[in-house]
Amino acid sequence: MSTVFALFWLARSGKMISKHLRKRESFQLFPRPPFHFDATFHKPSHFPAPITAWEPGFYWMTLHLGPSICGLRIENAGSKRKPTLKVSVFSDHRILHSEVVALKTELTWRFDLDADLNDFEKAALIDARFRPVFRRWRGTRDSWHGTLYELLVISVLLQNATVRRSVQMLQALLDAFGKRVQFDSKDLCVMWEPAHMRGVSEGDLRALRLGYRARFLNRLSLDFANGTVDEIELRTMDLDRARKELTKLYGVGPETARILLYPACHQHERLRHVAPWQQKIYSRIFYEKPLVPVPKILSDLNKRYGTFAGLATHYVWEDLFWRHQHKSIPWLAKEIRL
DNA sequence: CATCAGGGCCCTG
DNA sequence: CAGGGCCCTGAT
Repeated sequence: MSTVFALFWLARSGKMISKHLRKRESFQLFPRPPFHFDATFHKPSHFPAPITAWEPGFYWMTLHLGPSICGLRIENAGSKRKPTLKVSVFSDHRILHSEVVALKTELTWRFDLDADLNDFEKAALIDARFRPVFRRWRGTRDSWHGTLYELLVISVLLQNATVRRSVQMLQALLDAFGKRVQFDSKDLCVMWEPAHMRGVSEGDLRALRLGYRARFLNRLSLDFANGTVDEIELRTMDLDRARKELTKLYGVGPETARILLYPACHQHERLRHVAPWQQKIYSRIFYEKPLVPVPKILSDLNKRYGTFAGLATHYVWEDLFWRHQHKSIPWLAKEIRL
């Protein structure tokens, strides 16, 4: 392999610049029990992005902390009675006390550590059929490690594409606009911030083979950079209001709004929308039939689980993917179509 | 080789 | 409010 080609390849795969971060700080967080560490941090149904890493009892992620970037290692350091997270902060500079406070608040929000699951437990445990599932994953939160913008990027890449293509598009974007960091023996990417996309045209994005999503990403990034979207304010809205606000965004329809909503608001709610591929999977797991009409699925699940329907289906859904990850489920493999 | 659909959404009539 | 068109890819 020629050097020039090697360099080109390294640059293409984003391996060129990798910043090393040192451990600077650590603190603890105390999730409200019950708490399930692994299922809260690791979502088997999500496609793997080189931004986070997981092993049983450990989770690594990168994020922007003010103007700088940092890496986190989160360890399961508690007991059933007193769930505890030990968080280590890796950075290229000293971490201020105010930054620790901000991190605590943000992590508590993103992973919904204060969630009160009592009413959900009551509803879930009288469900004879899925009780084992709810029991197995007891204490799991529906969560997303990143910002609203970051999830929006992912969901736009998912639109009308197979997972493989979504992965390719994300990799191309990370190579072009992300950064690489090494910390705690992990080598991960940090996503770009919306403002970094100011000088990037729709054509530039098309060159990365985003197709028509290039326009969405371009406009969405500008909206976020210009403060058109206020993530913090969205968190305080009720779900209907938040859904309405999100759907106003260019490129955000019912399905993308659904993906964003829980991380945006962390309120438990009924199901409102089932996408075609979810319809197939729900039909299989809840009815053992190939295709049940969406209105029936919605009314049945909402009747059964009430305002916790969103969370209940999350448990059943991730349980399915978890089992699939350990022992391939052929019909599911076919639906996912990597 | 051509055709098609895929974890949607926008725009038009 | 239904339906065509959109970028690209891998499957058929």
